[in-house]
Amino acid sequence: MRIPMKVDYGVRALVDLAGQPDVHRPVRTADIAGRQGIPEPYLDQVLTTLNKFGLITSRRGPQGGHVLARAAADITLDEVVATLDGRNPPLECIDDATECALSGCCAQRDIWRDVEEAIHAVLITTTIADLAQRQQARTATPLTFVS
Amino acid sequence: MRIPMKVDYGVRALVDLAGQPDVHRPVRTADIAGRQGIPEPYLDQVLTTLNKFGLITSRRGPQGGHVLARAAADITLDEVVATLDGRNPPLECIDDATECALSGCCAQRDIWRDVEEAIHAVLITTTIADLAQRQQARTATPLTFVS
DNA sequence: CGCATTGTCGACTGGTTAAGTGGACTTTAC
DNA sequence: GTAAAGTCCACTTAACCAGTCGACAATGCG
Repeated sequence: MRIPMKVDYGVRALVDLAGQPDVHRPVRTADIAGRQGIPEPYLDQVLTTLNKFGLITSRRGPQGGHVLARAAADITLDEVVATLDGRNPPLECIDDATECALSGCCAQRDIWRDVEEAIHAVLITTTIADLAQRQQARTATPLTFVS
Repeated sequence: MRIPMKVDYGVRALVDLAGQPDVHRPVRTADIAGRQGIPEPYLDQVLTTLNKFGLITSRRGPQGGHVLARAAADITLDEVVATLDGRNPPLECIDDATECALSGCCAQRDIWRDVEEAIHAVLITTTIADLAQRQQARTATPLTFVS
């Protein structure tokens, strides 16, 4: 029932990329890590897998870095989770009905599946662009209303 | 994004108790473990915490065992999850806003909270009695339609 | 009272996740 | 062509989870 750090970091990084003024200029790992407060070597690994699965494209060498491979509006959170969390069902028996068969096709399998679908529903309707937009709206008007 | 085994085992055990013909007769750990296909020593720990938090009452000695402490219809899945999963939020920053404050109150916190609430909504509307009822309805008509 | 039965508690093991470290490889700039 | 800037990749460490085992405590029965 816990969201892996990988996923949180990956989403944060993608939102960071989407929020860049020039979307085509590569952003370095260290910059993202600094802005988002993520341990850099770990973010390194996360970005590598995001690159491997085609969510971002990375270039090495000077002026290298990472850019979004697609439009931010085309990247759903669900896809990010599936990429980084390795498409695990919340419980083995949900996809693999062999275990449950013994105890008479248990009733709670339905419930866990409901939970899974509820999560899915939230994640599939949210894109990186949505988050980036919210983020900007929030940082644009910081404390103006308070004082 | 995974449901801990503890939780699944705990729910299974509670449903098992709710499905007993005489609800007041204690059921031994070994019996539940055998019926539900749960490693007995581990189920032991789970039942101990369920007892400690008042979801079941346990009696030792001969003719000892476990019984539901309340009516099955009063025990929501949400409560079971909270008890066994130690009331962890899916991500630290959701309850603890100190971390996120630096990166400008990140937008994805809302999303993770939405996910949490979606899960909550499913779990709070389901009781052990619901599951036990489904279970009985399912085992009552086992393979009659097949042959 | 003594003993068998059964729950309770703590230490221990193996696997997975979150990180940190160091080095290889690639591209750009000079 | 060489050096520096950057990603990529393999190995190690610490913490946590799932599961096991053995000692202890309470209860009931003869």
